[in-house]
Amino acid sequence: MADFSFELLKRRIPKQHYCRDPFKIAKEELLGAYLCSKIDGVLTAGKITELEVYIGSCDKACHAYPNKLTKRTATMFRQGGCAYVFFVYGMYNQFNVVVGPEGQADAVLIRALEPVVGIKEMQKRRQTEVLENLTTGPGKLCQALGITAKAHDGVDLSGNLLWLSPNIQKYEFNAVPRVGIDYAQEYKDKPWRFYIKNNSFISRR
DNA sequence: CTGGGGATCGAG
DNA sequence: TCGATCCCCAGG
Repeated sequence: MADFSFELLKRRIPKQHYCRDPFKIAKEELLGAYLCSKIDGVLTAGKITELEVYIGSCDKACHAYPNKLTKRTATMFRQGGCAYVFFVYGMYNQFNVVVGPEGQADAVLIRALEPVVGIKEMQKRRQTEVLENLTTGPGKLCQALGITAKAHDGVDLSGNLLWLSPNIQKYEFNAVPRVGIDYAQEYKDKPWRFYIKNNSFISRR
């Protein structure tokens, strides 16, 4: 946070960076990067503190396993650098960053942010004042930034509607099992959830 | 802990 | 066509 500046949010993570190894992208590029939205002229942004990696070819927790192309999963097969947003549980949206080359259905689910810009607007959208409750969950952060499957699935993340600005330092992180995937058999305990150490903006307490 | 809420997709 | 299930959250 100390290094944050509004100038930074004008930058974009370069497109070619999204085609590297999904785990490298998640840990080195996406942790600490800034997720930004500008909706009806209102800028909101948060620093990514927690995320999970999903691999379409082998990972039983992934919507696209085993490389299953459906209407819903189609965006995951696109070239890295666009958003995969889906609607769940009748009322929530979840935001993922599509990674890897075209044809490879890998994605990084963003699970928590540290609110940075547009906090007033986030409080209004979330109907709460409490900072720690604005963006500490995949459904919450979509609500806070105004992200919906309808409006944002497939959106290019180097554009001006919904985008990612690069991190400006490396963060130490923990690696633990992912949330809510009890059905994924041998993949349910893989430590593919990563979160920044010593940051209080983390999902699930 | 409980239950809401709607899309998804595979079974029949 | 139907319905169990789903990468969740607010409230009690």
